[in-house]
Amino acid sequence: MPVTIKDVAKAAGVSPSTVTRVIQNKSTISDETKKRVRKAMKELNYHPNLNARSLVSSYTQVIGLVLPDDSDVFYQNPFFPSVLRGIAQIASENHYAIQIATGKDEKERLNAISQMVYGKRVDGLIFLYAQENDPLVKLVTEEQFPFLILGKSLSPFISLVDNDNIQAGFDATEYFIKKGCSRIAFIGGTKKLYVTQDRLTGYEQALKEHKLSLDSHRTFFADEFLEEKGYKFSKQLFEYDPKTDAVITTDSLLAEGVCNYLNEHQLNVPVLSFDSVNPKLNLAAYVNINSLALGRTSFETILQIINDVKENRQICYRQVIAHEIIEK
Amino acid sequence: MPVTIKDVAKAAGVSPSTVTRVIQNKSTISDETKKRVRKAMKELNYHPNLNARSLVSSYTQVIGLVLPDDSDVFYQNPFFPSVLRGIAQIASENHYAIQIATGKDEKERLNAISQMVYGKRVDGLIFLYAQENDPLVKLVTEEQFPFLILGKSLSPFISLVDNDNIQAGFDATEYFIKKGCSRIAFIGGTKKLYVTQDRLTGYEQALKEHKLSLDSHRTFFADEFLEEKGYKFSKQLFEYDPKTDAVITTDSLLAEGVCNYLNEHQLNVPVLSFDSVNPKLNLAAYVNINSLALGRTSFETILQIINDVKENRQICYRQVIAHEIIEK
DNA sequence: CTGAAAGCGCTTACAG
DNA sequence: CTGAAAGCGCTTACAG
Repeated sequence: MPVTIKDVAKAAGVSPSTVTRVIQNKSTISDETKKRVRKAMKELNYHPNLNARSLVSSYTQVIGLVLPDDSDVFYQNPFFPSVLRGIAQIASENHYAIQIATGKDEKERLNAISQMVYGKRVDGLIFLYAQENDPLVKLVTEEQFPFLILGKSLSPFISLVDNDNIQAGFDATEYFIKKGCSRIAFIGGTKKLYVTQDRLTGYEQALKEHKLSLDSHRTFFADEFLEEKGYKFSKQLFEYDPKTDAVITTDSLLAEGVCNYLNEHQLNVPVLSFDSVNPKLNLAAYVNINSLALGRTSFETILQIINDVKENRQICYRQVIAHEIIEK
Repeated sequence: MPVTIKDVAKAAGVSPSTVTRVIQNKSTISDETKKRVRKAMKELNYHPNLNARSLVSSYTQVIGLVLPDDSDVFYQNPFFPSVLRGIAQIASENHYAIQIATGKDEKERLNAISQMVYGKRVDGLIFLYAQENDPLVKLVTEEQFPFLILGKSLSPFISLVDNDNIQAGFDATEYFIKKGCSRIAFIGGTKKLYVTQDRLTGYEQALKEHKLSLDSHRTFFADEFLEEKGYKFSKQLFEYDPKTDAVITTDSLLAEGVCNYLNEHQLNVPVLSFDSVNPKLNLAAYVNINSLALGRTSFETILQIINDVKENRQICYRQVIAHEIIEK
């Protein structure tokens, strides 16, 4: 039989409600009583039943993380573990637990978060991916359930934490322009993702601003098999223009494919890739998107949102996490 | 106000207990009543409060995942996301949710799992790392709480899911021996991990069996900065014996360091690495440890254990996941 | 400063 | 085949 609050109350010679107040460290309880109750809790190795607590107080101290599809490239790149670490750090500091929602398709994930939201298992949700008209996002919006997106969203009133990917794409491109490059290629992931679109936009803006011509033969987008595509696109690229003098990739896997091609063909063309951590390739530079900060800020922000909702404030947060270009 | 079981009962003209029975799909309820109740649930968009359910039924349909330290190399290599995917697949199939426990040190993680276990927030725990005399393992053992280790343990009565790493080390070494190599080096991660120890043991056994001498100058172990160490150790290795004719590494980061060294020095020595997925390096071969299966089997096994404990059976499971050597 | 009572939303015997 | 009652372990007003 597990120890309940009644056992503690009996042992300390007080009522259960007093024990609750001691746990909440209410100032109305005398120090002497607090001491006695705490001693009893320790001696009996008391731990509150969190389900009971959540049932009555209707908060859980749990945050849900919505992950993209199983199959997603997401898991393959260092972004995910890094963001997770950031999230876990702040969660731990605030004594929050983390629950995760995955599933092989949208239906499964919708089920998972329905359980969390309607089942009152979490206080808020962080979406680790962004998609327009996402039915999961629709659900939490309608329920006015606290959530935020780690990434971009077109809806103007959704809280989010993200890099300025347009600026980052601009900076990356300008980095090469300032080095004197003028035939700069852009090899990105799927255009379905805003990250890709935005970085491309930045790339285009930089070219324009520096009076360089846009050439659609220099841009490529891979939906899958990023490494192979990186290789294949490089081939196409250099067949089209052997004088290509710089390559920007949006993902470290793509960068690997590109670098492999360049190595094999002994081409000495600088590559710059977006990546979060641990850039291992022979790159000229990379864009540090600071995924640890993305994770940390996401968690800090969701805690604020939960508080806001509780106090009937409706604030939309838009947190921009700085990126930086690191030369190697 | 959220919809409760009473609302459903009222709408369907039955008692709350009947609604519960319909949810549990008990055969004692008439089809006609079931139909009526289900209709009411749907119309009212009823979702049970899982905290209330857990409070009385004392099961949660949640499994806890214990992750190693924040800073651990763990997150850097593809093993983690891959295992997680396997776990998430089976969890989803069984309508289980996943909660994770991390923390920057042992104390934080102990806190996290105490909350889960004592707070009755999970039905069982999967440890994603193994360490001897782990206080967390001690806690769950003492509490007779369902758990298993994904990895090795010396304690004979702990359930676990793992590769046969001794055999895998043996196979990797024999692979090179059969190719005619005789000066085979072993570059591993920290000796604190059983994986490293076991793979080393297999390496040594293979050498012995093939009458090749053991030479401690050919073995290296890195506690951190795996890639740099891989590079540094390669340097030492080839200074010691320029005729080294094969290298085995236990980790893809180490392998990268090694490959970098070999490339730079134009050495054409075959490298074999342990790795789970997506081996991108220019390796001669790699050992597929099948981390997806590790994840899937872990989850299936913890479900069995939970059932066993409920029915007062105490069974210790030892699941071996096959590895295979893949030539490139 | 503290206690007694009511209740959170379920499920589980018990009874019919 | 179904309902009324009791209870899971907490917390929250209310009262003093």
